[in-house]
Amino acid sequence: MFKELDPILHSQLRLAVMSLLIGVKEAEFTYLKEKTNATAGNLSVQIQKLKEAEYIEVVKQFKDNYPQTICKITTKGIGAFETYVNALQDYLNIK
Amino acid sequence: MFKELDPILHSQLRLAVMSLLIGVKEAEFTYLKEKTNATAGNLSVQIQKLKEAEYIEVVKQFKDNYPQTICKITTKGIGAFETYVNALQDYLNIK
DNA sequence: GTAAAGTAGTTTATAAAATAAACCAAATTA
DNA sequence: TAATTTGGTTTATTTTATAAACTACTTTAC
Repeated sequence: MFKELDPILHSQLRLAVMSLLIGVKEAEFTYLKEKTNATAGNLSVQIQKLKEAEYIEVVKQFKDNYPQTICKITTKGIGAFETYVNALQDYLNIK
Repeated sequence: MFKELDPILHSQLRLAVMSLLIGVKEAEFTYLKEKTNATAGNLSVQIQKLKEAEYIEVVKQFKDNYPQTICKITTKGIGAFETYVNALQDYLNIK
């Protein structure tokens, strides 16, 4: 009846980040921060968790003298997201 | 863009309980435990939280000599569930 | 009738997660 | 050159989720 909900994705901020990345395929830390209204600290932690899970790739570089963190969803991440959305259907009574 | 996800509902077990209660309108503790595969302890705690939030009503009585806990969703609970489901759409990219 | 096992939970303790606050390093602006 | 801003990270605190232990019976088996 109720499938397990991937705990990595069942988090408001991480889910929002994944949702954004699915759309754009690549995004800056600052962009994600703005779109999600998260604090930088929280976002930093959650991005690391998504990276550890290999749901996203993170590249750190410099742009116009400032550090820049770029995030990109992985194939694994896309799959996990789809599985999560699917599992959720059971909970939402979307028949 | 991303609405707040009600933290009371954004929990796997509490969401499952609410999902079940929306369907049947009234259910025993043991039924919920069986359907959700939760441990009794976990379920007990989560039911109390739903009750404190006034998303469900809980009646304790005896049936065939044994204690029986009956849960019933409230109007407030139904509203909260619908709001939650709605908010989630943004995160799931269901266009 | 009493010991063992089962029912239906609750309470307490522990682990994991989310969040906020503090901090760091460098760049910019005044 | 001091203050402020950018773009973060790290650490500490609070909140959640979960598991383990416990309570209060009832039923079954001897």
